[in-house]
Amino acid sequence: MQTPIFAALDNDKLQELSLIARERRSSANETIFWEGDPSDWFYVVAEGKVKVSKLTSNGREIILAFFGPGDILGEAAVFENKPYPASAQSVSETRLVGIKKSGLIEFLMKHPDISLEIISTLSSRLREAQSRLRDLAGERVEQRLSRMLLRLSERLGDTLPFTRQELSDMAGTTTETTIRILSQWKERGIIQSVRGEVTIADKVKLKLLSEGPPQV
Amino acid sequence: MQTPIFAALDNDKLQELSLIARERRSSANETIFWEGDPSDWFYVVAEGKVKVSKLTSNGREIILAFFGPGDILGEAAVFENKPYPASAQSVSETRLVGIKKSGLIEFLMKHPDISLEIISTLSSRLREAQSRLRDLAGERVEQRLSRMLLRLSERLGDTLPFTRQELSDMAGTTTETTIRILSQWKERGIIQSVRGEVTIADKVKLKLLSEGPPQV
DNA sequence: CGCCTATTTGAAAACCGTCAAAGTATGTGG
DNA sequence: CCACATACTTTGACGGTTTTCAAATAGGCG
Repeated sequence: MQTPIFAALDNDKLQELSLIARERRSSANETIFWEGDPSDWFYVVAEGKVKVSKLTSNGREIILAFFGPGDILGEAAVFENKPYPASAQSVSETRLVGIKKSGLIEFLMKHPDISLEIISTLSSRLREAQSRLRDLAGERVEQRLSRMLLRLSERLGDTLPFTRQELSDMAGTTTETTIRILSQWKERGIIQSVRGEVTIADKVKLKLLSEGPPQV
Repeated sequence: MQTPIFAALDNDKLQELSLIARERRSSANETIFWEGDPSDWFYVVAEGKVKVSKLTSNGREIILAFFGPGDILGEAAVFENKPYPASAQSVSETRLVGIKKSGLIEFLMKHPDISLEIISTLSSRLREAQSRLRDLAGERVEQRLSRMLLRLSERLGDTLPFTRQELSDMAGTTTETTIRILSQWKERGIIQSVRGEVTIADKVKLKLLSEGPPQV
């Protein structure tokens, strides 16, 4: 989801932004904010990788998204005067640009093109969330996993840097189930994998799987 | 989700909008657009009730949302140059205001306050979608159903005009399972129900259920 | 009254989560 | 450089929740 929201900014605008922005750094596995925290800041990822997640009632983690450079973070909270709806943690060494809520709104009133960029990003995320909703509500684990991998590969290429644990948390299943399915796929030559990494070897077969059980 | 996006409009703006807008009417159970249709129009619901849904690979319907007067429709498509990501059907007699994609963007460039309204609406929907994702990925059917009912009651009051079928499609389960759980709740005095309608009778107990299994 | 849709109940089976235990990379400190 | 700790991966067995299939009942509308 490389969405360089502020790519369109010329130097004047950057200058203007710098007045209301502040840099924040965080090392690997540090929490940027918790679900429920008051939400004064809106962030743009400058460098690194951030995981956004929620917890279930019995303590399992559900990963909503991974964000990288150019992605925005904390928008839902800032535009609604509500606490952050999810937690964010840096996965690797990360550099963020933080913008105060109030300043951001003023800035956007003056720069409608940036607003449109944000609308576009939010639309895209909403679309993705809805697609995942459909999957979680109606598909089997095997299909959910295959769709997940395919969706991830659109953005990240065929080699996906995630552990089974993370894949499970994204697909809404358990590590054991994920391992069982991936093992099967490895035998069938659909994927390859090393520790902490899965590589899609046969995208065609994976697509077939994602479309449902062998109807017939 | 009564979000009167265009409530802030004064007469001048309304006049301006009327140049790029067109009214569209549709009677009950008519399709407004299908998932995958090219998306030239953005809609605001003026009157009636609209159901937005997606189909699973084995033909089950997943209801993403019901929209009423003031709600916007088709935004994800219009701001992204992609086909509609879900289908929309009128549930009752409905009146819509349709706005052409191109015209809308121009309009928003001139009225940044409306853009902010839209951002706020999208944020709120994204928040809801993510919360549902969490539920679907990590909670039992009983908890999903109770959360669903509670969420719906925030917007619609304690009497919810939905069939078991629709509730199932929203909670991502089957009609039979929903019936079994609701029957249980009825016995326990948590809800009442008549054909096509469920009334929450004991919100406190329902909230307890939504928070997970009786820990301990 | 008759038809269509919504609701209900039962029984069997499938899918997947849970628990337990062991094997295997990776990195750290001695 | 080795030993150890840690995190990731793997496998097996069991059980529970939920789906599936089948059939019956009940409510509402023409």
